[in-house]
Amino acid sequence: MNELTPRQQTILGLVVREYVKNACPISSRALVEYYRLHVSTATVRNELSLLEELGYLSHPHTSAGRVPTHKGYNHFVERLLGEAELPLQERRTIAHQFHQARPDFEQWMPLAASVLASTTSGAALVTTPQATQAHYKHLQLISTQGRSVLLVLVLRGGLVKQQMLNLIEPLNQKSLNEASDRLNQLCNELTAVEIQAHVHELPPFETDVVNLVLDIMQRTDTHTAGTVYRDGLSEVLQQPEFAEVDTAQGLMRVMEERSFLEAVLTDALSPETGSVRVLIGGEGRWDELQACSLVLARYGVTDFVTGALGIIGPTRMLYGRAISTVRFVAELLSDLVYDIYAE
Amino acid sequence: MNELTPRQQTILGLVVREYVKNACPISSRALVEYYRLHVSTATVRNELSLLEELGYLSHPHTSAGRVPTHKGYNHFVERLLGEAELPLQERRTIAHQFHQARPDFEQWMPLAASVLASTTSGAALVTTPQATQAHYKHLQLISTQGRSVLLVLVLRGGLVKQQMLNLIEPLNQKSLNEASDRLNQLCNELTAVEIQAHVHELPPFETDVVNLVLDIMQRTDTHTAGTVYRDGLSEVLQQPEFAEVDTAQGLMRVMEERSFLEAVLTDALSPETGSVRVLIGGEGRWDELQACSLVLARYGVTDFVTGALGIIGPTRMLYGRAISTVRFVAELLSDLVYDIYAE
DNA sequence: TTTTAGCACTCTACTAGTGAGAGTGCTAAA
DNA sequence: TTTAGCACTCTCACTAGTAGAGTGCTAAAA
Repeated sequence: MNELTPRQQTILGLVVREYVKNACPISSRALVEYYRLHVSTATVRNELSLLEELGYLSHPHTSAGRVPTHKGYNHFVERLLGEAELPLQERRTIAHQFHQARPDFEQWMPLAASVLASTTSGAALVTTPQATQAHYKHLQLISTQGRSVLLVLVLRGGLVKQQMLNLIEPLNQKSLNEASDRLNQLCNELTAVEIQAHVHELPPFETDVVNLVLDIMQRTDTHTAGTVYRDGLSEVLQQPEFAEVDTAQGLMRVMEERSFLEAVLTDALSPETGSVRVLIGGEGRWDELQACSLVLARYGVTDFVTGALGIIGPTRMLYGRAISTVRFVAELLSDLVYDIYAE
Repeated sequence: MNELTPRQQTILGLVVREYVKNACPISSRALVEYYRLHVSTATVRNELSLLEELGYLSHPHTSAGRVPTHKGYNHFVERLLGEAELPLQERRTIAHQFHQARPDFEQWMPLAASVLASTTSGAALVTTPQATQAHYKHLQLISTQGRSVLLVLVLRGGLVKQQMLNLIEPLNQKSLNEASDRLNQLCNELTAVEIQAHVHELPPFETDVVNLVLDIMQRTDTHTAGTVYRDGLSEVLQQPEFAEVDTAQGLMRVMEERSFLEAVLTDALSPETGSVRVLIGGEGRWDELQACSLVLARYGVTDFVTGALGIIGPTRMLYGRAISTVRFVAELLSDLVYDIYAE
């Protein structure tokens, strides 16, 4: 695989930037005129056809200008795009919004989605942070009526899970409190596996409860994404590439089909927080995403509680801005997670 | 306003049904041929142009067949559509799915959305049930680290709210438990207003906590919709009327913009549960919904805990099926709410 | 060897025109 | 009140023709 000459790099970069701006194929003349290259259109044409041969550009038809291919975008993102940060002013505004909000995730999640969507004009996705390994923190059994009991389980990291259970015979709140207290003493800060070891020590009723608790904890361990917050879908669908409904399909599936999103997230994102991952045109693995790019990051505290966030838009996307925004919001949320959950 | 003759009613009904089926304008000949009306096409034409004059039908252009107007759909839904129920077989399947699921709302909500979407081929919306008036049920303060405390508040109806708070000086879990216990005794089953009356009796720390609790409860009282579960958006966008992206805008806004959905819900739905409301073409109040119809219902226990659910699709919608599905699912959820929350 | 000017060639997008077909609206008779 | 008949209108699909944009190639210049 030959390296591109500096001039080819420049031209490829210009084609990508120009195409991202205007959504229409770029001619050799446009490049020379707008960017004052000190060569003729013919020279540029030669370079363009070379770049096309190498697979970085393509041609909608014989007499049209050039359009970047997925490979072209990829090269652009990996090699030509500097590591710019979001302007200070915007970072301040965003941070301010987060500090204004009440300090809890039900406020932060939709805010993060809305910030991502409006800053990048993409569709935003944010998943709630999930404990990588659930640790028991506190249990409360609350009698609601007759034999119905509400079980509220708090996990380390402040994640609250609830579930109804029906008793065979009624118990009053006092006995429920006692049972809760005993279990809280026994299980404090333990993981599901560690609790398992203690189960045999317990009287029947508490065994039942603990089994339910273990069930919930195991479900939490295996379940990657919690609630998914979305924003900006309607704006992004206005982009010209989604005028054809078929093209919008992939976008819609990621945004709507939970299982599809999870597949993409687990496949694309490493468990470490911090780095931003760019996925262009589905990378050959997801045909539905041909026309889309995703910019994703994991946030939170690695190996402890993490969530994912990112945006999705047309491949013709302002990658620089998208990447810096996603990185910034991920870092911001990581800090917030850390402040609240660290031990 | 004159009544329509029985024959006009029949013809209007046929036009609606036929148009819903095929999405293309209906000619006089088609009506006579497919439905064996014992009159000539000319007679049908006369009736059609009369129905058009009265505003029930319209004409895309001179030499095209007829298409129902919003008024036409409205008349159809209110006068011509029988009160059919969903077939027993389908009702069974749906009920079965609900009874299979774990008995809690985090399972039921997405299930309801998915059932609504797949049965009606519309886009489904389901909001979590919200207590009309929040009643205190149980409080738990859980120390997480240093001066950070997680407050978990359970309301009547099993709604769990959580919030972080920072203490001025650290307290250990034991003191937190004692405070929780005292407050639980004092506030059990009370509303925000009733609790307010007791605030002066409390020591400073507990006053702070109670104020936070009151804050949460009041927020719950005023906040109409909780989480909104969605499903089927991508399928419904495949319908021919949404090929034009502009047309899809209204649909997208209802599905995505929380505030817009809430506006529509509060405006269209009375607080009573049970009845199904059909909203065709935005009823002149929402221009964005020109091309859409909504079928909505409130579920739960009136004046106690209620949520809303419904579907949205093109005006060209199988109203009979949509209405019976929405009604059935609303009743099903109401029963489930009742079983769990009733006192 | 690289760059450039010049020009033929290709393809799209737009416009106009045409004819078939669908469906109506009207009129006058049943 | 219903119907047959027919003129009229409008869409849709097809064909042609044209202007313009942009390339690809060739041969000369640097």
